[in-house]
Amino acid sequence: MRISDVARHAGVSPSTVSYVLSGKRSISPATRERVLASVAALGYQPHAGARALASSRSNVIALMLPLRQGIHVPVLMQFATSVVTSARGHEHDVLLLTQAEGEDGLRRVVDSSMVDGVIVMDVQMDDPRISTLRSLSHPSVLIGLPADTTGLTCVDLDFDAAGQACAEHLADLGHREVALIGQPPSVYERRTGFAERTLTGFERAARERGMRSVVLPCDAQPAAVTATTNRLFRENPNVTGVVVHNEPAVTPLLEAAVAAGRRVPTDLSVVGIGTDELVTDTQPPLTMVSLPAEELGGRAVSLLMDKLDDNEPREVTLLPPRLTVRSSSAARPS
Amino acid sequence: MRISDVARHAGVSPSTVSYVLSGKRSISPATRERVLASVAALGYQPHAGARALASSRSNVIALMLPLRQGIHVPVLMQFATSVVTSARGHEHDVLLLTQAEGEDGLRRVVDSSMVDGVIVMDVQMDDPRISTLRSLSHPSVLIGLPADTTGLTCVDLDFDAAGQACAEHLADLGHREVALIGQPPSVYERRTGFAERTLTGFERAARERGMRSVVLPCDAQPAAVTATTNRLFRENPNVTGVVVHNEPAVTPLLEAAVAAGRRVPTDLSVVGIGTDELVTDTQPPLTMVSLPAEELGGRAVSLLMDKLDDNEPREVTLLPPRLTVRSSSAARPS
DNA sequence: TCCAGCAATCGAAGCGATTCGACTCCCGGA
DNA sequence: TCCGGGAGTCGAATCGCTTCGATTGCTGGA
Repeated sequence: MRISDVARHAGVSPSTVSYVLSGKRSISPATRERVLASVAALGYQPHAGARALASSRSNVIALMLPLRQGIHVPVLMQFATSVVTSARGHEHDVLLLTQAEGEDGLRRVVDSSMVDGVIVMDVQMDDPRISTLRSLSHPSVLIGLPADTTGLTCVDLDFDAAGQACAEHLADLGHREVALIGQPPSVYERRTGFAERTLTGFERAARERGMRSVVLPCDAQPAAVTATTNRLFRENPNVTGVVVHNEPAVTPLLEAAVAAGRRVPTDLSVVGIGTDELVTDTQPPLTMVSLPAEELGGRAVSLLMDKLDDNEPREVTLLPPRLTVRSSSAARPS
Repeated sequence: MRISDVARHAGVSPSTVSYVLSGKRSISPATRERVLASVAALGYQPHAGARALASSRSNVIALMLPLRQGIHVPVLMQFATSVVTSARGHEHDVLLLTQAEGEDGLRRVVDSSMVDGVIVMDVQMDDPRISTLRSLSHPSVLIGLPADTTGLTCVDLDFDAAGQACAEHLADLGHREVALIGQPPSVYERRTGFAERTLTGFERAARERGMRSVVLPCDAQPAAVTATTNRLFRENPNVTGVVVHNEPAVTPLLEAAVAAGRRVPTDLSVVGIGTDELVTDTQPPLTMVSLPAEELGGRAVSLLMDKLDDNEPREVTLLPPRLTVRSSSAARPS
């Protein structure tokens, strides 16, 4: 089943079929209809390889997914499916790369013209892949924000502002001592952007609003969360507001608070940062900054498509955080 | 950077370079070395599209991932990464398709020769994609087991035997009334193979061993698990053994049991079915049948590669369940 | 000595699309 | 009437690789 079969069936030349399909030259309505009918009748699908060879466009993009510990998997999947769905909306498919493939993997798929561009996730402040991305012959978009964005295209939630918004919300409610329950220690150690920026924004806002603040990294296992929570209560008994930047920690933390005799929000205010799904799993419903994974994935794809169309978008796109007040935060107990 | 550049650099013809790279004809060691040195020196990567066009092999496989509710996402990711890693071990890349693409998506990527084969997950007993898979011009492998496997290649854990093993373990411990806490109701409603087969094996073994059994589907939210657990204790107070085939339910269930005054394993034995990671999140360590997601993904890829090499493997590969006894199960309280 | 047969290499013909001129009409203005 | 120019279509070149003979040069057995 080739393009020449379609052409014969429609009584035109192969190039005409090609132009009908690509719309790159004007075709008379009558011919267009006839060709499209033949395409449908024969169930013609252009050969992807031949197309890629002739047009030097594969209509595939690569998505490099992190597989490391400390990454909350459901959020990852939200990103991935959003990227795939958006890409399909732009006539592109998605090739899956793992972080383990690293820089060589990026270079391989790009240099072999297997993909038209690359989306990379889980960016560290000083990510080793960045110099590779800069030297690639095809465009790329980062979901996340490294320290130096020169010559890159990045999209992310403004985690600094998110940390700040959470702290200010607690300050507005009159809290004086607040804590950030963060990501697992390893995430900070490898200087992952979103974790570090949340922390920065949180601490800065706390300082500016005259609150004492403490930060506790926290592993994802319920037992670890319980231990961290109890330690917080023990070592910082006057903390009345907690920001949780760690999705799986929210529920165990709320339970540990109750177990420790602290009622939420009466005795303790809890503010989360994460996907909206969190809310449905939580009692009481969580005051939180939502992480718009779906929108971020879509934006990343759009930006990449812009670059494929030779539009050079701005280097950094930061989505402003939206904090939704629900029932887990309240005024400081007097 | 083309193959002819490499050829010139090495002082041979393009076809010789091709044969060096593919190993399909014998090449003298001296020439091979020289060519490989040129490839390395120039950083040559063959053009994927040209290669696919000429060889009618894309060296890409498609993986169709389910995105439905009721699927435990971390397990999904284990499958996905295992498939990607294994595929790379066979010189293949992985194109990501979502369930939403459905049969049209499968046909599109296959008919356009974008992929050499397909791996499909989350198979239902009577899956609409199956007839499409049978009619495809390229091979496919299912992770999961539909009702009719004629002409297909399937690999899965033997969930029937797993359900049976769990029931028998409880029977061996002297339990008389047992329960299965299962997947969300929607999973059974759409007749997903692994859920249904576990249930069948569990009930059959319970019957054969003279135990009374009850089955409760269960949603994944902690609150729903707690409610289900409490209902179980209320309506079936004599149940002393529980099989949990629902990963996120395990921890809330254990907590609910404690809250209801039942000590595990003294008063209540709990047996799980799921990935080994469960164990690390659990107190006490869980007696369980492990779901070898990694091995299943690897097997699926191997089977697909066999089919690409024109070896027709057996239709059904079921991995035997391995039940590991830990501290969550014990003899029935007397 | 001759030739069969193998190892090593080359040249050229595809693979199935895209795309760039070139060509043919046909229309409207001079 | 003639000509310029746009719309619509076609033919042929091209993309970069694989692969199928064909060729060459040896080696070893008859």
